[in-house]
Parts: sequence; C-alpha cells; structure tokens
Amino acid sequence: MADARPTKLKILDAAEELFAESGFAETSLRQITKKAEVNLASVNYHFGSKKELIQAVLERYLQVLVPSISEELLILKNDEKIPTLEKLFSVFIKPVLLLSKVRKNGSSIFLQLLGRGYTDSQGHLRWFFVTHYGEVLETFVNMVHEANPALSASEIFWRLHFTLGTVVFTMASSEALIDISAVDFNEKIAIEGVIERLLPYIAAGVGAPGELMI
Amino acid sequence: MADARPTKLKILDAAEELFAESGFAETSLRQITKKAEVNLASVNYHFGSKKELIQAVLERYLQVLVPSISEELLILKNDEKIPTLEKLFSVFIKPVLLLSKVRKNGSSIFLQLLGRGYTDSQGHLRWFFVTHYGEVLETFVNMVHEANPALSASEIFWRLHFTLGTVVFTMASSEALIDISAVDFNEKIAIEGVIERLLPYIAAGVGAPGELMI
DNA sequence: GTACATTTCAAACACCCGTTTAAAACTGAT
DNA sequence: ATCAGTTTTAAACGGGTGTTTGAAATGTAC
Repeated sequence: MADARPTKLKILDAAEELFAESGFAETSLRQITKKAEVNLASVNYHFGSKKELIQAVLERYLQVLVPSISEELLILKNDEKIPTLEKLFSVFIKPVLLLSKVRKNGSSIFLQLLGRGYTDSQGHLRWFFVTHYGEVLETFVNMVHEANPALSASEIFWRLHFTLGTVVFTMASSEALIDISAVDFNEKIAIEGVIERLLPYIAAGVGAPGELMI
Repeated sequence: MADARPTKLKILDAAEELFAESGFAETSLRQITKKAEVNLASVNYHFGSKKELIQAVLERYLQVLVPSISEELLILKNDEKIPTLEKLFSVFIKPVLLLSKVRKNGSSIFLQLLGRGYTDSQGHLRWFFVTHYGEVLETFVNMVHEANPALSASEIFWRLHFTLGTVVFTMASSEALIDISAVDFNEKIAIEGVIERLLPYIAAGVGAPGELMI
C-alpha cells in the first residue's frame, strides 16, 4: 500500500511531528526525509531551505488559527461591555482546540511548535510572526489594556511576556508534564485539561494589583 | 599583560557567558576556547566532555545558591506564622541577587543559564538538578501547599510548573526584553526590576482561585 | 640537573549537518 | 512516440562539531 500523499505534504507532516518533539535545530533534514520516506534533496527542492520548511510548517497552522482568533476578538470588541481578562484569554481556546479537527493532535502539536519557535532562539521566526500576524496581536494588547486600565502600558508589556513564557514553556513540555501528572496524581488529562488549568493562573497573574511591598 | 587565571577558570568564565548568551547547544567548544584564549583540547582535558563542562558551569552557581535558599527557607519554616505566597517566593530573591557579588552580573547570567537549561532540551540537566538539589525543592513545594491549602497537590504541581515557565522564559530572554522596555517605554530597568515585576504576577497566579467557569 | 608528573598544543579523526549537482524517472500534452 | 516540464534520486561538496592523539612544553621534587 503506497502512500498517496504528495511529497510536499509528506514532508510537512513528518517535519511538524519531529519539530514538536525535539525542536527545530535538533531535528535534521535526514531524520525528516527518512520519516517521510522521501529523498533528502526533496526538502530543498520543494521548500528551498530548512528555514523555509520551518516557516511552512508553522504557516499551515497560523493560516487557520489567526483568522479564527481575529474573528472572535472582533465579536468581543463589538460587545457593549468591556470583556474581563478571563474572557479575553478564552478567545484563544476555541481556535486552538479547533486545530485538532484539521489534523490529528493538531492543537497539541501547534502549541509545542509555538513553544519551540520561541525557545529555540530561531531569530527569523520572531520576525516572521510579527510581520505576518502582528495586527491581531496589537488588537489583543489594546483590549487587555481596556480590560485592566489600572496597569501602565509597560506593566502590560511585561505581564503579557510573562504569560507568553508560561504558555510556551508549558506547551513545549506538555507531553512530559501530562505524563508526570498521570503517574504522580493518577490524573489522566489531555491538552484541554492543561488549558483549563492555565487560564485562571494567567488571568490572575495579568490582573494582579500593580505594586507589591516586600 | 598575561592572564593569570588558571586555564580551568578561564574556560568556566568564557563558557558561562557564551552559554547564557546563545544556549548550550548553539555554543561550540571552539568559540569557548577562543574567547578563553586556551587550547581547544583543554576543555576535554580539564572537564572530560562538553556535557560535564555545562554541569560544572551550573554547579559553580548552584553550590552558592542552593544552601543560601535552603537557609532562608528554614528561617521561614521556623516562624510561627505560615508565610504568604509572596513571602515564600521572595525567598529566592536575596540569594539570586547575591550572585552578582560572586561574579559580575552573576544574577543575570545564572538566571539565563537556568532558562537555557530548561529550554535547550538538554535532558541530562533535568536529572542533574533533581538528583543534586531535589531536597530543597521538595521543602519548598510543601511550604507552598501550606500557604495555600485550598489547592490540591496536582494543582500546585501545575501552577509551579507554570511559574517555572514564566521565570525561565523571562530570564532566558531578559536582555532582549529589557532592551525593548527601554526603547518602547523609556524605562531603564535592571534584573532587579524584572524580578520586582515578576513577583506579584506569579504570586497572584499561584494563589488564584481553584476553578474557573467559562 | 635530572627524573617525573602535569599541562599545553597542533593536528587529525570520525561524524553529522544543510545544500548542490546532474543524471534518471516520471508526467501529460501533442 | 516524441518531446518538454516536473519531480525524484544517489552522490558528492564544503563546513562545522566534539573528541582523541602523541609530542612538546612546563612545573615540581629530589
């Protein structure tokens, strides 16, 4: 039974799994093409370079995800009430979970890729993110500010970066964490469970009072 | 003017800076020995392997840091009152800031190294941490539970990992974040400033109410 | 000053990487 | 069946990696 998928797809599918598992730098084109059962040179033929393959892997998800998030943000924005932080962060949940319909384990893989993208100091990815999808991000930041006007712009900047760290780090190691949780606490949770636990944490963190006396 | 430091020290000093800057995997022994102005082979002669060099770099800090944290934890533990989460997390501040007396920019370098240690999926480091310094960690987790008994052990596990993610991610990229903050908000802050902003965030996150209805 | 142990050094080793090449195989239209 | 365009293939290229080697240099004790 031969695999009918076109080579380009086989490469993308194999690459995203390996990237999510081990990171971008640590995954070689030889591993990818072996898993995809295609020739080594086909990566450069179809994508040009490894860099462009990484971007193609991410773009396949972002093309679905970002418009969907953007849409939900607009709905919230057109409400008469200013949304709470919880509601605001919840905007990401449905679109992310929807990714699992696009591809098996899509949500989990994408979040792991996102984590890798930020931790594997691949400079070109930061640039890629903001130039392609910076607009939605800006809208979101503005709405966070509206939801919590007591905070200065600088404080929001820092807290959103703390939040990014939480999300990205958790998701990059989510498989290991889920395993530990299953063994140590007899709790079998899925990616939805992780998100469920994450939300109150980050909402409380971003919404914390401004100053702390030690 | 010849450099009088012994070769082993020269290597450690050069290595920690490059590791903090670019990560462990991304830093080659050739870069390190060039910066240290020593022969390439001397790393293997003095440390055995790159892996052991990485551990030696971290151990130099942990040897100072962990006993100091352990001591502060004991003081809190012997108090009659159960400490708040803020007080509990503050336990790390003084010991970490003290590292800058041991070596120039020690606090910042160590925190960046810690970040790299967790994100550069160097598996052997996780093992190294828990086998060498797991005891203090356990004490700390127990005290967090006492400070917030409403949370289940599993919830504490997750929230402390979220916190680790925040700290580690922030510190791994702290230089870039401090730069952005300086340019975008005209705010010149140092590592102490980052910690100051981090504390209320993680205290609020860990102390957040247990469940959230969406 | 000679003998011994430690440390330094340049060179080579074996291996893995991303990329390129040019020929071969396969397409689909005429 | 022929031809042009696309895709696949094996092999090689140039370069970087951590590590090892064996000789040279240095340090130390008698």
